[in-house]
Amino acid sequence: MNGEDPSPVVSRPTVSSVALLAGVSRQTVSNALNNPQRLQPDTLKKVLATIEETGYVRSAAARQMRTARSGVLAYRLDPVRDGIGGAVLDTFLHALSAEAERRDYRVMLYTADSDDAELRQFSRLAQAQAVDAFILIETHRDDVRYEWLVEHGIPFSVFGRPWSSDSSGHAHGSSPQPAHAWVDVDGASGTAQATSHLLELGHREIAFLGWPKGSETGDERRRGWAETLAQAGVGEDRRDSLDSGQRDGILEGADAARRLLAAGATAFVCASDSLGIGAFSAIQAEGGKAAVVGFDDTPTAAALGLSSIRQPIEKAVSCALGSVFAQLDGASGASSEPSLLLPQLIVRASSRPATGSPA
Amino acid sequence: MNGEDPSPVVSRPTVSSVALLAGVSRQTVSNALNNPQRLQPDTLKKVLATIEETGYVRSAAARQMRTARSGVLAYRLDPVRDGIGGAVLDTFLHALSAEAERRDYRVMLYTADSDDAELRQFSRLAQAQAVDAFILIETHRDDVRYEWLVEHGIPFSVFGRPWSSDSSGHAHGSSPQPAHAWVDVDGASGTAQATSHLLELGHREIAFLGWPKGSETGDERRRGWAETLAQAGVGEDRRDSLDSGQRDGILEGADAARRLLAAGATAFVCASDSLGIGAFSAIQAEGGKAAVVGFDDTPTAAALGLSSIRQPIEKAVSCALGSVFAQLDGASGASSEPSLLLPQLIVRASSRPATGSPA
DNA sequence: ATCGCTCTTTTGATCAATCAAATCCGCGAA
DNA sequence: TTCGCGGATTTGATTGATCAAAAGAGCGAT
Repeated sequence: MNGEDPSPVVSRPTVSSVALLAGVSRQTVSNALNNPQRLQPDTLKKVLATIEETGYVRSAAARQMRTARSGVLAYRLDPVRDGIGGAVLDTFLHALSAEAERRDYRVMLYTADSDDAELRQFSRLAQAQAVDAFILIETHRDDVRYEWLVEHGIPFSVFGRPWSSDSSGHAHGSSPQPAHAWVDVDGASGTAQATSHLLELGHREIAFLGWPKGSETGDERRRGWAETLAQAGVGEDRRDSLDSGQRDGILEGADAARRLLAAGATAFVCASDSLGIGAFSAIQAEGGKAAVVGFDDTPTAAALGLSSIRQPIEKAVSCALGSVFAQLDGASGASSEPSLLLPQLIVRASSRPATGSPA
Repeated sequence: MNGEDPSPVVSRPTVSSVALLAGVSRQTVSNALNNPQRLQPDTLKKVLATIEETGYVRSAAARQMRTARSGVLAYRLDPVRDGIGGAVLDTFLHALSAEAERRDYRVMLYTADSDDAELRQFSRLAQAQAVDAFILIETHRDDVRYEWLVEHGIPFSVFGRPWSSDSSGHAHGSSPQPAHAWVDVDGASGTAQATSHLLELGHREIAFLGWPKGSETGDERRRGWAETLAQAGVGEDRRDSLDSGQRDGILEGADAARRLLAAGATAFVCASDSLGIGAFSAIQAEGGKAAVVGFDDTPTAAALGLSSIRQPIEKAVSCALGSVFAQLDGASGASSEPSLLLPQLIVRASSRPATGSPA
């Protein structure tokens, strides 16, 4: 175990040192990695063998310097939020990192506590060519970030709709503001699926545990429920009495569920798994058999047997990256097709007849 | 708004272009940023002004190439775990990112689903000089990662104890295996603080809601509770009947709490906030006034008024980075003092006499 | 036998910064 | 007046990989 020779400061292998060993020129080594089809099979094999043997890995810096590509995407990491609610973003980040790796890219984090600070980060990171593109989330009204990035010609993609303050508003004289690239999940479709599912199970008194009105995401989820119920002939008055908007949280969900159960609700569509878990446990505690569907399909929901609506995070990530890479590869403009993905209802015990199923 | 001239492919400013503008040499520009004290105040001011004006930012790649430093730390991002439990790691990651930025460093993510895959990542990232050091978490018995990194001379620091399989075991003939750098939080101290606090409030029947035996972290937290109770004169039999070990989770915590309340418990020390929140809500539901202390001080606990034990994450991050930077700055060996940090009990409504406080 | 064509491989130059060593400059001492 | 000295500034060289263009090799057609 000690014969090789410990470590006489063996300098890292380089294209040149590998080339020397393989008896070819440096460019041939470079080609073996970047344009293998240019080499004769024999040569390629020989070079690759030498690379393997020396454990050579291209220097990120040198490569980056010549190609003006860092192979890095930037993502803003926000401070921790309420436990379960943040799980979706955790999932997103993990999927982003994994998918980026698959494409030989990496994700680098940055933080910022204000839009202004974030713009400064944009400029630092992009100017230093430390990152090639940004992945944005947590969109809000009048987001200044898109405009800045577009103006500076920095590729980016957004998870979340632009929620633009004005889609037809004061034309600025400038170009018709081409929509930037974004991906989002159609929350209304999710709650609509859940509501239909509960209707099919025979429920009529389907309540909605949502968040206080005013949040885009929350209101959209409420809309899916409301519209579906309306189509099923449930009037607005009835709906209003089945509509609860409280802070997100397990205990909040349990409280609201108890209240609505007393008011006659037999099923619940929820804006989050936190609320869903709360409702589910309240129902179980009372020995009732009302049905519940949560939102986001967190691991906890899966573990408890709570039906939930799964956002296609992997697909969202893949869309976002697709758009970013299209921008990087020069196909400017045409590539950025916004896409609204459909979530999927995962049915579990919490919304299945407890006793034998009706075939 | 349109007079300047749109963008005639203004190439990014470089040291040379800035130097030209400022009427100095490129090295002087470089010095202005890296060794300002070498320049005459006037020159410095002039150069900095030009830098400001041109918006010049050093190219990360070129810098990295010459200095053999990337200014990047690597951190493994794991798949999402159960909601609230993961909050500590979220906090850790955010703190890590923020603290790294403060020191002009960045955090880059990678993924790996096995130790083997992780070693491959180590070698890729380090060989390419894409990262300068690794920050490890989630230690486990017989972790092969430390050894690999030490052997390859790659700086790293660990959040979590080495939990070495043998601290006195078979000496390998090689050097006395100098402990690597690590930081961790003393979980036993946390539960001990909680238990003492509850004893002071007059409780005697203090139960422990922990995880199944076998996890290092969990067992350690149990130990703090058990030892403190033992010192207070609570016998082993009594303790055993107050010791509950179930899966982590809010509902699990509620169930266990109900069971132990029935058995006479008047207070709860918990291994996590999930368990704590569950217990707290079960107590409230029954109108009781048993006291509860959670663990990890998650935002949810704070919102609910649950007393909890806060891990000094910021300090842990700062220790870990301190160690890593010491390694990077050549001070090899002496720098890596392992440190065991003390958590802090945060007292909230859940463990305070409901009625008027005594003094 | 030579030219021209394609396919493979090699050489020269470059990316943007920093290190190392060489100049420059002013000033007091010989 | 000249030399020496120390601090400020500049020049030369280098880092590792890649692009662009040149050189070499093989082969059929003139």
